[in-house]
Amino acid sequence: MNALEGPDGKAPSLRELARDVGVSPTAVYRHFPDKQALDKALAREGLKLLGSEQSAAAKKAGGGAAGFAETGRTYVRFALAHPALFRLMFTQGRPIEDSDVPDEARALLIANTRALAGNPERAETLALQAWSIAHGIAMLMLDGRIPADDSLIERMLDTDNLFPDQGSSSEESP
Amino acid sequence: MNALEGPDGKAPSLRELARDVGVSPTAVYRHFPDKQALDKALAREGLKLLGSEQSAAAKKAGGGAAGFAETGRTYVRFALAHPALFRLMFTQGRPIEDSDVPDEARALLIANTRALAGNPERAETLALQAWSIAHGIAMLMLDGRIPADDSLIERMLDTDNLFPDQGSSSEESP
DNA sequence: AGCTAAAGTGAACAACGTAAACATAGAGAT
DNA sequence: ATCTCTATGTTTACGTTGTTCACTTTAGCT
Repeated sequence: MNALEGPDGKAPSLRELARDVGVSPTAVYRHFPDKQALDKALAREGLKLLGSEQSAAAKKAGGGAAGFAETGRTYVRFALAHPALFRLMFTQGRPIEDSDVPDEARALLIANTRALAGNPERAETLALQAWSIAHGIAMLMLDGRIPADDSLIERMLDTDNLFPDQGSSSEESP
Repeated sequence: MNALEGPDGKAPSLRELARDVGVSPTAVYRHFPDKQALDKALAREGLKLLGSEQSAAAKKAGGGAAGFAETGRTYVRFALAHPALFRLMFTQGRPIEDSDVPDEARALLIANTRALAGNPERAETLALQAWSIAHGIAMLMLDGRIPADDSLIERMLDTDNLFPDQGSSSEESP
């Protein structure tokens, strides 16, 4: 994991990863057919970690719209905390097959948007929009286009602000 | 430009670019200090092109909220049309300095959000949110996480849907 | 023509992903 | 205890990449 940490956000080389583990570069090929497969495996770990962090955050925020907003903020914070890993998770040549991904994150997203939007088609659009905003913020911050400021994350991912018609803070106190 | 086109979305190597121009790899170093500088120059070209396409699209749509929505769709379509170039434009090690960028796109974005939101602070947040959505959609589609479907772009970047409080379609027929 | 500055060249280096041939260690069966 | 098979490792080597260095070529000016 060493080569994947650090704030540099640079993609780790196969040889560097092998060095970290204390093994020759070609030994990797006993376990993975090629570098892309290695990356895929690492990406899967990352997705699992992100998913668990997100559901923990949602739970802590008490679920509902507030919890939904927290999953978004957690997404962005995760990207900033693990730049290289985050890039690896999404910048793969071809997407990870659905079956490969224990996608806690996606399930959470769908459940949340179903709850927020009445109409199921609207819910799907809402899900993709929510994902896109979080992903866009994450990417723009990683690439230095937008200040990687925690308060900015807060402000941009404010559900009351973003989806004012979907009724959010009102459901906590019925 | 040859190595930057094509649907593969792969980053072009310095040597490949040199080959395309019909020159030895080291000749490049007479014009750019290193590969990053070359990339930066190409990125600048890309940003200029994107900006002009966006303002053309906004004009054709008749300006206003409809024009704003079009700039977003144009952003995403540009990314899909020039995957490698688009990645180059944003995935640079360090961001392009503001002074370097003749940022027609950014100016357009700010003007548009100023017009949509009354409050200037709200306008800035709105601008960043709009950019993030468009960028997120573009990235997720480029990475195959979301179907690169034109009608989906349309649906996700529908301002009436996205920012219902900011009053959009009503200003066309006063 | 001759000088100078700009632009291009080829050879070489370290690092990368990967392939091929060979080595070793441990488990199970005899 | 030995033999054998399989899993895992190593060394060496190839082609590609970004980059440096020492040269050569080209173009423009006087």
